[in-house]
Amino acid sequence: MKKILNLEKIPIKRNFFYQDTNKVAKDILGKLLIRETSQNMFLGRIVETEAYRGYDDPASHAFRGKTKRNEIMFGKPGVLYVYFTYGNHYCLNIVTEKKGIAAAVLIRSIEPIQGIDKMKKNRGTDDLKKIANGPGKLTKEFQITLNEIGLDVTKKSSYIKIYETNKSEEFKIIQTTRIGIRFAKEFPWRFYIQDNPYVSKK
DNA sequence: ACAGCGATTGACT
DNA sequence: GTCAATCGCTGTA
Repeated sequence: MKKILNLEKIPIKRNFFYQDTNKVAKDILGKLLIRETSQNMFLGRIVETEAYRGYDDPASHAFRGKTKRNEIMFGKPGVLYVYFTYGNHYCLNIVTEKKGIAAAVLIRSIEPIQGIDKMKKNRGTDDLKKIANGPGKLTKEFQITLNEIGLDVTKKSSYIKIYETNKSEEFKIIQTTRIGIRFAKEFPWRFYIQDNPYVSKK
């Protein structure tokens, strides 16, 4: 017996990603991340993010200027920036701010909503709370690798998209410091939904 | 060419 | 709480 899900999905406009990266990181909480192909459908609610800005943020990959890896951060807002780290994990970001300005929002945690059986398989666990409560976990669950770099989440034809929904419950947002960085540890550029059980860390 | 290390995770004490 | 895994990117030469 499966519960019928009837979330309203409202396409997001590119304008949203032109804004300041911290505003995008905050306002994207509660929105829906979806991967939809003929094979699979994964749907989750974004519950934890971090902002990274190349121009004033020593923790950003783009702080020292453009390189082959980070050049997509300088490009069009609303497209995916994915990087590989620690020899093991991929991390998913969405580019923000206008072209020429390097900035992106790291999606750290997702609350699984739909496609959960396959999500569990991808992650090798039945524990719902551990499926996507971390940046490396959610990319494994959503099967996101470097192949997804440059996908435009505002485009209809894209198989990874962001939707707004008016069915989201009310929530409070906590703003705090980012995780796992060496520089700019004191910048309060991490955001998460208060008391949400799918957030990676309090 | 090469040394150092990372926007992490999972296993272990 | 601690720590190893693992490899591509980056800065320096």
